[in-house]
Amino acid sequence: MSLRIALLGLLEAVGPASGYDLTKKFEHSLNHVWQAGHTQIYPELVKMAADGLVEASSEGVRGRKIYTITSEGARQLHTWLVEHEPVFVVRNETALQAFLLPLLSTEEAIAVVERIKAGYAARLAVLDCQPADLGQYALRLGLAQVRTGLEWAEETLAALRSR
Amino acid sequence: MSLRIALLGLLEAVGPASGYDLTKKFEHSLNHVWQAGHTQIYPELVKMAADGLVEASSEGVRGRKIYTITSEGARQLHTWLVEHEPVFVVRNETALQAFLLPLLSTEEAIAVVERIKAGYAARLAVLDCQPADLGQYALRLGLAQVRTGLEWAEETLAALRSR
DNA sequence: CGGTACATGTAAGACGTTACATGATTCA
DNA sequence: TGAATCATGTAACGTCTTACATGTACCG
Repeated sequence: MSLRIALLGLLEAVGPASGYDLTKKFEHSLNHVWQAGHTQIYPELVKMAADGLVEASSEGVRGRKIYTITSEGARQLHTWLVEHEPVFVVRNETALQAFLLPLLSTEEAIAVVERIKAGYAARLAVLDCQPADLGQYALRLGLAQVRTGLEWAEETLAALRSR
Repeated sequence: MSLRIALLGLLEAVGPASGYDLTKKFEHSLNHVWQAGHTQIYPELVKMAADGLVEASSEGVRGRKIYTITSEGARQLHTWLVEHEPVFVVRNETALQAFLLPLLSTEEAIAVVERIKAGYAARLAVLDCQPADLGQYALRLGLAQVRTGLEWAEETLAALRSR
């Protein structure tokens, strides 16, 4: 469902696009929100066309297919955006590592948290030089979450070191 | 992989347990880190036993089966905890909603962010009365992330209202 | 004796990843 | 002409959800 919404949202926001274009959008502007590769996107667009949510133009240069959102697609997107209830399904490998830190020695735990900290820092660097055109609100949320992770790593290192 | 790690970690931390016990742990102490229901946990334990990571005792009362982590299981758990590289795969429906907020009218966007804010507040209430025995570090991280989400909602509401 | 919690499972389908496969265009 | 990028797809496999299915023990 969410993949559909993301694709509809991009088509609504940036206008008609190919599967290839949409894949690039996922890599660059949507990557801190949702992830999908072309092997998931191409078949989904075909199904969405079958369901009347998008329309495919005839093939252009290099077999390029341009998809356009339909009014039914726009309607379903709007309904989802306005009515979707927030669900908190968390599946976070880093948090799992953090959960199990007490099973490690202090030295091992410090090394692990150092690595996590470096990961958050790298992530922050990526988000910091991200254009804030569409998705400005989500980018702020993403930045805040990553900074929180970085702070957690610093506090946890301090706690482990004073043990 | 991560489901295995979570199960091995619980068995290592709390000692031998049944699939039912582990399912309850997922519901109560691991729910802000990883999620899995009994329909995923029972078959996974069978596979893990086949792979020599856990051992099942003969059946107890009410068909209860107690699993114990093996030394090979403990070894693989330790290796993962120490060597796992952080990956940032984000698939966050709330962030997707936030990403697409600009497609809504100000009134609609405010209503959506109010709902998200209430969701974060409810989540915070759940985490706040969570025992911090095992998983103390992850709980701190979870709490910090939820508070950050709540702050983001408040700032975003302020920005939308002054528009 | 009836409801709740205990306790385990299977199966279908949706969703996501990785590997494989193909061909066109552009630019150095 | 060779490499990079554009552009699309399939198939196998793994993970996760939902629905179905069954039976035991305890407590009021």
